[in-house]
Amino acid sequence: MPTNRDVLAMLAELARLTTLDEGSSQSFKVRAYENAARGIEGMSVDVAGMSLAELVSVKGVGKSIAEKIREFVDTGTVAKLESLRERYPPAIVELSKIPGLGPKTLKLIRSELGVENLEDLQRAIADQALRRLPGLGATSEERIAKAIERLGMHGKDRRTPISEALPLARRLIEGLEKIEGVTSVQYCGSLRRMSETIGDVDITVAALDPLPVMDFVAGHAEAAEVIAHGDTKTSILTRGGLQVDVRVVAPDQFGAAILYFTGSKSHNIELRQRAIDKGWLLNEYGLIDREKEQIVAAGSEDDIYSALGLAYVPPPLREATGELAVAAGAGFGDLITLDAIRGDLHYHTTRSGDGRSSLADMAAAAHARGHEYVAITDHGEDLAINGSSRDEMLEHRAAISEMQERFPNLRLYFGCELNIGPDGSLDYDPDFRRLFDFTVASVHSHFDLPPDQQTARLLAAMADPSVDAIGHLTGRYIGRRPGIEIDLDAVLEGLQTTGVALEINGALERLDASSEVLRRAMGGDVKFTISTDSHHVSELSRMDYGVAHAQRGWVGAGRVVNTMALSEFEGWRTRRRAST
DNA sequence: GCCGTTTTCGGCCCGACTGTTTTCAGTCG
Repeated sequence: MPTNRDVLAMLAELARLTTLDEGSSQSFKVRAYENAARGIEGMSVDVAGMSLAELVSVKGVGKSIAEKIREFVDTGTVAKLESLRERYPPAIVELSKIPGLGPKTLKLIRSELGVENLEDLQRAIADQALRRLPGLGATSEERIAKAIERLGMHGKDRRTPISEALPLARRLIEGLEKIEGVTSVQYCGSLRRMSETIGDVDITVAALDPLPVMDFVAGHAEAAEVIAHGDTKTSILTRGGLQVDVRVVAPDQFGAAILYFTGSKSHNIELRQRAIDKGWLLNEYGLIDREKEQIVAAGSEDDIYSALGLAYVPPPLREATGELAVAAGAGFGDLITLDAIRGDLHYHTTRSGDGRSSLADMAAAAHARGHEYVAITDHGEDLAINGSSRDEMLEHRAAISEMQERFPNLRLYFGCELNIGPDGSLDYDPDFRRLFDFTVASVHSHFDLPPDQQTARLLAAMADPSVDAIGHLTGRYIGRRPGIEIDLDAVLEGLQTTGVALEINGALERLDASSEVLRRAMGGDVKFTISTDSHHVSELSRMDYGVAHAQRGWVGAGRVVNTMALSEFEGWRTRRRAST
């Protein structure tokens, strides 16, 4: 039976293909699919078990979508979706992901130039055919050419953003865990190491009988093609063109298997070398003493590291960049972990145009997660559409302090996500900005300014006494938009001297600042926040990703502001503001 | 395709930006 996640994936694909069909993401049909998904997103009951009448009562779900959901549950497919897939094959969907190439232009080049895939498009660009089409010109043609180049869409080195790969892996795992006889499931590879982009998805399953697992994978709705279907390994290609390998091992070898399949390759080589030094052999079946013909460790990764005289190495660190030396010595005692997090400092409500859960729901969600404090940082007035006027913000402040009474154990801060203008200017005026308990300032536009101007606008923003943190540093969307170019040294120095914290944004599309930047920043004395940038109650789990990503940047808990106890945090903020 | 009615049709968030134009179309958020 499909899970809610499966239904959401189906609706998302309907929305995506309908966008191409209707020529606009603002088509009312597309928005209806998205609204329906939104309605289902927050539900805790399984929609698969709901009747037509019950489905229609879900907000955003009408007769037509309810019928599609029933069709999906009963038959495993939706006729409407199938016909869309025929007209918009994966190669066309791929093209639609190129920035600057919207559905209208895609339709045009398809009908006028016969472009059906990336190769056709590149040929058309080489022939300068795009610039001859109505509404396009040389600039547009060059922009699209550059976008293709930046996406690295050439040939087989195509990588999938983690924001696509991880939800897919989780959907598969939900199903795998339900198979009888399966004791553990873990996604491995670069996905588990929290790489920004993923080549293929590796999933390791512990089960005594591999057969039902193999059959489940080969017959999965996500499988567009079965590449391999063996006794213990099955590989499929999804409709999105992503390869998924699922391997089954015996439960008592699970630790060795996930260690091996998680990699990285060079981390494994170093581990194996240590095993050899001790006269042992390390492979995917275990750590083995060959002479005595004994298994030293195999069941858990912890056991294997421990037998090798090493502290457990969290997966995001396994890149052979010095982690084994630390694991053999002092260990990773200060490394940030999820249980050290006490609050969330970038958090939206429906006060923001793009927020999808109410203040009450967002506060309840933070409380349920065990947070001690949360900064409600809805968008400032400068962000078109999504921002709030002064009056709206003042009303919001009153609403927050009223809400505070309902949550005695959760401190709610009146905050703001300020918008950094092209010249570093911020929303409202200095007096008004002082009203906020906590602010995060972020870049949302003008991504193409030269690096010195980008650096200058960031430095100007952090020099403002009302700014407490810089949000999603570069504004990148992994795999879609590269983000602004900056002079990193200058920015890190600015953060250090002003004491403004650098946000680690846990949204999988962002994971901004990058782990390279974080590691550089750890070299100095920069403070961090790890935030979810939640716009919906379902997004609080981004904290898990934010922390894992921070680990990849070797971020220490002592440097993360939202590990502080409430009073300590308030002291930090007061001192910081006084010093600017 | 959904919703809510002055209840079975008309409205649905819409402004900034860019590149193409001559008053606008397409993309993005």
